[in-house]
Amino acid sequence: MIKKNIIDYLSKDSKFRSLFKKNFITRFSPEPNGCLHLGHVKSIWVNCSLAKVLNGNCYIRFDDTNPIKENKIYITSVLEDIHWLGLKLKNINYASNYFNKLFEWALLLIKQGKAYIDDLSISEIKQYRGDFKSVGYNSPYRKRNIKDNIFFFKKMYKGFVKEGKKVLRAKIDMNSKNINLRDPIMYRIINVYHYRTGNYWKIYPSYDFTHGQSDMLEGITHSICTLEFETNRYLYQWFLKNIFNDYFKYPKQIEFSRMNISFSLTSKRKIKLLIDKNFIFGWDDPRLSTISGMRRRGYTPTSLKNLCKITGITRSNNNIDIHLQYYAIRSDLENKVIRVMCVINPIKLILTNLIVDYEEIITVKNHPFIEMGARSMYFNREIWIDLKDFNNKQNLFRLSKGKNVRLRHSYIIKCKKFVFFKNEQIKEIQGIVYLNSKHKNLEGKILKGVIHWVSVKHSVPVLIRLYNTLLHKNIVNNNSFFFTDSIGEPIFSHIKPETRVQFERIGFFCADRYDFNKTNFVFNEIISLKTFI
RNA sequence: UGGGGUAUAGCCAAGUGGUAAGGCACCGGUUUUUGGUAUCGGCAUCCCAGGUUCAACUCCUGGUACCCCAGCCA
Repeated sequence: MIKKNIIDYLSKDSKFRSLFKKNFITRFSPEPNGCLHLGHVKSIWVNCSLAKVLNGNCYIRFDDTNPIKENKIYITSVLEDIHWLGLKLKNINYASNYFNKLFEWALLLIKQGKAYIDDLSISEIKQYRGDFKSVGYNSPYRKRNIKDNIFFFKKMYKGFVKEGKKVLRAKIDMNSKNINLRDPIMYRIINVYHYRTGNYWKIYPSYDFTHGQSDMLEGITHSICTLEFETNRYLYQWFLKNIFNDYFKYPKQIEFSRMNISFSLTSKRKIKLLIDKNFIFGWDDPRLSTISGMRRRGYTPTSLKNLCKITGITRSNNNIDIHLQYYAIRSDLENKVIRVMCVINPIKLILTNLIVDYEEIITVKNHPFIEMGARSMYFNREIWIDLKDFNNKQNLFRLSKGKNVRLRHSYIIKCKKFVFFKNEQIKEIQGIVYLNSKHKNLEGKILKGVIHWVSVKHSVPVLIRLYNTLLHKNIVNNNSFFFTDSIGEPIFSHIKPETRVQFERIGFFCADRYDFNKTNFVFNEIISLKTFI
């Protein structure tokens, strides 16, 4: 159990175990029945980093004991996600590799009189189990003799018994206060194709009967899992004790609380529902907290791992403020990506004191103080600026009639007039440029406003996808996705999909993994700047 | 309701008898050609009530709130 600092706690335990020559070994054991999400990242991270700190190893084992739900496609997807995360998992194991051993151990328990074949139906078993208020009572088949138990178990194994007709149960204690110990199911009959073992098995072991023994087999020393398995721990230990003799080799189950992030969705069932209703586009929808979704959105592996680190490992229920997630990605991207300009709501600004074909090339650094090279920006008579930067209310930071503002990396301009369409929508802005203000201030003029811009002549169309949280006040947010045609600098033809950039004064964006190409500049908003236009 | 857990600021989270770390968020100052970044400062007496002690977030007693367990899921 985690009492205080888990590293201290495990260090001591690890030291204790090292007396018996055991390394510290953990494992990540996903069930191959869906995509990995942020919660899994936490689990992988906890297992890996603990192993790293304590000079051990972390393995991966697919918990594939339920062929009805599991599928090969998830193996590939899980492995790809972990690879992308960049966390090293040693050995790839499968619980299904141990089906033979498990079967033998089940037989062993039967022979010792510690397991029996039960003919009760699902509803009868449920009824016999009792509930929180009442104890359970013994199945009439509980005292079936060992010989018959072996006979029927083998019959089940050979596929001679129909699904649901018989089941193998551990003979523990129907009066136990821990309901998990009221003769739990060890094997059930499932006669369907398994993606690894094919049609060989007609019976499959339960999670409880599989997990501990698999850990033991692999030499796992610490089986770290989430809090919902707390009461299963006693069962985990029971199987170990009744199958193996060497106490000092028993793996130890330790629980910690799962990571919950506000306004995020990780439930497989709910995600599926949203996909079916066409509310989101798939498992890698950038609004999702699945690894593939976050990757597509533009989150970095570092930011995800850092999020795990700064949220800690405890046993208390948590609901982490999504700002921590935002902080993790912003701080990672801050000094790692280039900064360019993109105008999201373009409005034309005409600088009337320039000649029609005025053109000047301005060299601009790609990052203010990290060496990331430089690029050329073209300065012409007609430029695009953002409509949001035009503000009639004499805002200190924005452009309004008669006011000066600086064009980022270039000159100070003044707004002279604006032209409206008939419907009162603004059509264009006219202004003048102070050609003596490049890289310096005009005398006596203190400027607060700096706005971004792109030359009309030298620009490219860009598709911007903007996101809000998927949930809003715990219900699905109808305004979680927008897309807008925008205008950016010409350098986008040189970047690859999944490249991350900062659009100055707006936020961090990522060239879409699938939709971005040399002729179609599609960007996903990763995260806005802390205050943005 | 039985059993198993958890309670420290708006959100995470250190802390194991010597007088409440840190991060996020928020608020304010400085720097700044991004309302960004950086930087400086502000921001809790520890679920409640008793008790033990020179001294309690830490120990004891009694409460309260929330989470997990009654799948042939994991």
